[in-house]
Amino acid sequence: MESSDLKKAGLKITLPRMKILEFLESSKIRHQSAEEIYRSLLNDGEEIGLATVYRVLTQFETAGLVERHHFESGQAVFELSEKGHHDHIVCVSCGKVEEFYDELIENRQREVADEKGYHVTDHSLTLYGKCPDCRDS
Amino acid sequence: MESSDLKKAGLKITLPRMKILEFLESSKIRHQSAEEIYRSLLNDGEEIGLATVYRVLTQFETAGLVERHHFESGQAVFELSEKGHHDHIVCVSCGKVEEFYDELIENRQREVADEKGYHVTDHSLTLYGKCPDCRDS
DNA sequence: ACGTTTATGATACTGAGAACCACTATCATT
DNA sequence: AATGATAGTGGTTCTCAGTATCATAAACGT
Repeated sequence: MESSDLKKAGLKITLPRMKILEFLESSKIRHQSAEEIYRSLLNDGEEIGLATVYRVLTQFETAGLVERHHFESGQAVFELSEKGHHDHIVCVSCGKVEEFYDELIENRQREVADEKGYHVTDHSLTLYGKCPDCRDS
Repeated sequence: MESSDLKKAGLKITLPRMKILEFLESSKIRHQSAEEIYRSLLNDGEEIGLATVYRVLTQFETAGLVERHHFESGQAVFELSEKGHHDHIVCVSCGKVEEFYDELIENRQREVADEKGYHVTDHSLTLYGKCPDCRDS
């Protein structure tokens, strides 16, 4: 399952790449930083270098296996791009990340860019707010 | 003009703060990094420290005089918040930044968040693409 | 003008991420 | 299955944006 994903992406099958992919696929947390992924793998008893984690995640991103997001935390977080495109809503209290997709917003973005003569290659939309659980705090 | 802005923001009137505000108000480039602002002030013959530029920009941001944006370049850029809210479209080739405001998108964002039970405090929407001048390159 | 308080700026520090490089693993070929 | 060319690994160093420290200097109420 995993190894075929790697081959499709034109990447050689190596232990670190397998481990990282497996970890991302099995983790309940969808959005994690390179450091967090690294720590988790170490805790799982894997021998892996931080540099490798950064390198592999960048390769995965280039291959389209993974998406990198820059929320306001400063450090990038990565998520498996198994789902289609979506945007994010981040809780400013607890840091929870939810995903959403809105056809109307997507289309309007393209229109706005077209009006200005731009050819959009990418966009990032992130909403920040308090999630239901954090509304009182 | 400028000093009253500072007083309103609850900030003491100091030379560095004046210089930075004046620079931002007179610069034709609306979106600049702390380092760029620092360099420009040095070139203008001002004596100012990089630490002060960072410090003052953060104070300005807190006071609402300035907005900080994290585009994909890695370093933050600052802009005077004289205009109302708006989003950005960034050229991936030349780095040019344009602004836009779309009522439809704004409203829809609020609706999407409401549906999920979030109270939105902020959002960031940035489109990336090629501007008309860079379409061929 | 004076003295307290706050700001400045040179420098050291931090933390995320990339670069380097000697060593190791992968895999096509034999 | 052994080989060797190629690509990957991981420890470490480096870079770069931004922050903390602290001795000095400027701001402003009295």
